[in-house]
Amino acid sequence: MPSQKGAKCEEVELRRGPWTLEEDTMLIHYIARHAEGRWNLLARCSGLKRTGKSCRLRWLNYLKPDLKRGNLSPEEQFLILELHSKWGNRWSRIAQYLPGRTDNEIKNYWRTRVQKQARQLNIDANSSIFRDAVRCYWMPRLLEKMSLTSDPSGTNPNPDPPIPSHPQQVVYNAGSSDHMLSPSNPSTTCYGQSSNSAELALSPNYDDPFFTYGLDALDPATFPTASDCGNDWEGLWSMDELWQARKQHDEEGEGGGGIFLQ
DNA sequence: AATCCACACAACCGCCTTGTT
DNA sequence: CAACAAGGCGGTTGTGTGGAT
Repeated sequence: MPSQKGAKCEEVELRRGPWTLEEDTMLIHYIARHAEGRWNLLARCSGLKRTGKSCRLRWLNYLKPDLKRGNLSPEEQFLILELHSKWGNRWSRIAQYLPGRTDNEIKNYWRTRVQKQARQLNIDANSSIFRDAVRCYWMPRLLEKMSLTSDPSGTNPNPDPPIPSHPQQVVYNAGSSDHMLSPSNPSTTCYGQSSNSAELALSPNYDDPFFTYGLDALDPATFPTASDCGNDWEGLWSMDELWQARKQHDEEGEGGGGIFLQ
């Protein structure tokens, strides 16, 4: 049994598994005194029988004070879908655009919600078909939901979660007829109107630092409303619709147009 | 009431990158 | 320049929980 005395330089039996309240407290207090970073040193000196990696993960994913808890807002979900379509599984990079959310949280969201949909459709989540389905159905639904949750009438049963304010902020003009997002400041994500909506209808302009979508060309009115959906994922995406859409896509062939734009 | 199952999320693992000596 | 350590990242696994049967 190694003694606690001089544990700095000794091998200690490392703990694994869920963190206890006591461990959390120790970690919080140590970081309050010494700041975060130098995780291996922290692990040795704090008295925690954890690896530096484990301490870092616990702090970043759970204990850090500015973390948001609770469900992702439609705005956040929209951003995740958008950024993932651009960057793929670059979770930490995506997380930079969702203040208070961790890469782990976003990764879990993607795996449990988004990949599940792909699995159920028998589609590869990274396939173009699935990406198009996300753009054609899922994202408009989120936009719709975003407009509902910002309903000024106050009839919305789910009050708005805080909108990300840094480094980017999504602003949705709920009252506008063209269903576009507009910038309110230089760091705002802009889903603006395209001069060539046919071309940009479903294609992000990746040259734009805030990658503009021509969402005006996507008329949410043509999609069933959220309330029309069954008990599918958050009422945003009906499996029947997607099967129908996929069938249509298959029948018309890869270059045949239809709802899945190439 | 018991069991099963799916889901959400916390935590771990291994690899890669970066910084330091 | 090489070797090493630390940190970061993405993939994967383990576990608690709630709903369905």
